[in-house]
Amino acid sequence: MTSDEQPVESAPAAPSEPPPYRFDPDADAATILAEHDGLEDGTESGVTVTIAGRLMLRRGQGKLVFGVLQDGTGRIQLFAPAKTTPEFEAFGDLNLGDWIGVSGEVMKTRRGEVSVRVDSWSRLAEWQGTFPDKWHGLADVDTRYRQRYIDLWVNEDSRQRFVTRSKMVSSIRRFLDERSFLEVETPMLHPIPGGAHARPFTTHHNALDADLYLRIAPELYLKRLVVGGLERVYEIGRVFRNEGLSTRHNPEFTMLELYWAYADYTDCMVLVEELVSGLAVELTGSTTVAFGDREIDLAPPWRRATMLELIEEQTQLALDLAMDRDELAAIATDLGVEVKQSYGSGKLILEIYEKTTEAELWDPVFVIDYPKEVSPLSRDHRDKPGFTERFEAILGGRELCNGFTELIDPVEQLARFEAQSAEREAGDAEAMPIDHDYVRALEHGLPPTVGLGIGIDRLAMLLTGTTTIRDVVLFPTLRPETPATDPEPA
RNA sequence: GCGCCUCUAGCUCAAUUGGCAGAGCAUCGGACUCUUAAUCCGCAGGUUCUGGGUUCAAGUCCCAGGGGGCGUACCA
Repeated sequence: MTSDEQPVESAPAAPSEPPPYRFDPDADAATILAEHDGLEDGTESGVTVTIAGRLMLRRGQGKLVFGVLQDGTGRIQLFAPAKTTPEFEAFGDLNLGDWIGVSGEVMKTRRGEVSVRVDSWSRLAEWQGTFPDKWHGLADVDTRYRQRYIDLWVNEDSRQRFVTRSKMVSSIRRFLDERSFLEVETPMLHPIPGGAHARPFTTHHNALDADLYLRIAPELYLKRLVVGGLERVYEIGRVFRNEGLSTRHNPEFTMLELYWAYADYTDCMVLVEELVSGLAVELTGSTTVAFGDREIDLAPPWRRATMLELIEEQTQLALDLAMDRDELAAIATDLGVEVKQSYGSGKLILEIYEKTTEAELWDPVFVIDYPKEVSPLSRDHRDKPGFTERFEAILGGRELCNGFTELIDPVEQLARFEAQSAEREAGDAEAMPIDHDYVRALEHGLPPTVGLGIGIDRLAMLLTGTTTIRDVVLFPTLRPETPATDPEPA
């Protein structure tokens, strides 16, 4: 790296004092620009401000230096004449990227740009090495992800995406809090991984001498809390799945799960519509969001359609659970699905749906009524045998959320777990193991409840028009730069 | 895991058919009191990802490895 080649003595000599221990900005770039827009060209405002940020550009002009300072709100020009700027030489020697604090009078240059005259200044931190191209910025994606702190300064749209994501999360909390949902925290270390169909990361607790798993979903703990009388709960937190990476998958990602007693999946779909369209209006000003090279209209109500209806629309194939299993398997094979012996009719229908239909669904649609075979935690459909009251919202061909009226019968739940366990024995590493403790909780009574899981990262992608998850995760999972060395346990 | 693409100065990118490795910005030195990606003059900056091979000659072609991207598989 360049830091090796930059001996300390080459750094600007002054200001000679070490950086201050604290600094008190009383203004920011955006506010100053807004408040002094009406100032006449070439005049001073009489207002003195103190600001801090990084020096992003510098234009030397002999006995006058212009700088551009960027803070969290934007950029503002610094005006530094040799006559009045303390340690003028040193100011001109600052590295691009250095953090500086500046106090001075707000003024407007003769050319009409609101600026802060540098009446006093100090360097708060140094940027060692050279700064990325001031015009082209930083394009190398590896560097952008590994050294996100550079990306955030140099690529304004990147910074803006993360600000939007953060606002989105706090807005979700407000939305749920207003509806009397209680935010809780449940374990991330699970003795039995459950609540989703995924491979877990495994770890070990030394004192307990027990293997534990990083959670793949908080679902089963949150429903235990509903059993405990917390009638509306939610958790926003990281979950971990030991699976491949892609533009839509990061091994650790953020999930919102909520559980709502006395409500069913029709209630929950309304909640999702309100939440997502409301966020769009709040964060983008419109219910229409750009995604890829197309737009998605998020205005409710969203279409509801059963999985079978959607398959038929897409393929003209009228499928049904009652069909002969081998016939379904033949259709699936024709469509290019890799059919396994263990697949029943329900699993085959899901596979056919995912192969042919899901990616084609652009406008928001709630896909409802999933086969029981692939929904081990969902309650049987009240009218349609073999199906469950489950929905997923699909937007832009991607799954945004998954929810269902919860299975509350402990006997049935145990039977579903046992079926999962059989699949596990048959080689499906993602099938759920039996969680007897969860069954025990159900034996104490889970009231009629609906549950929902929303991928926060994917929601952020949707609302920022981003097509890769790595652009909405601050530090996406990457291959380690140096071979990992096992830390010695103490 | 598989397939395709890619890797050149700190950053962004060139380099014709295999024929002397270049530019802009940044850095460094100099000029300049109203610039806006300031401008002008100058200096310096390279294991062309790594290792092998073909060739009179390799950034360019071939093989192996590494990093990255995309697609695919996996991810109900």
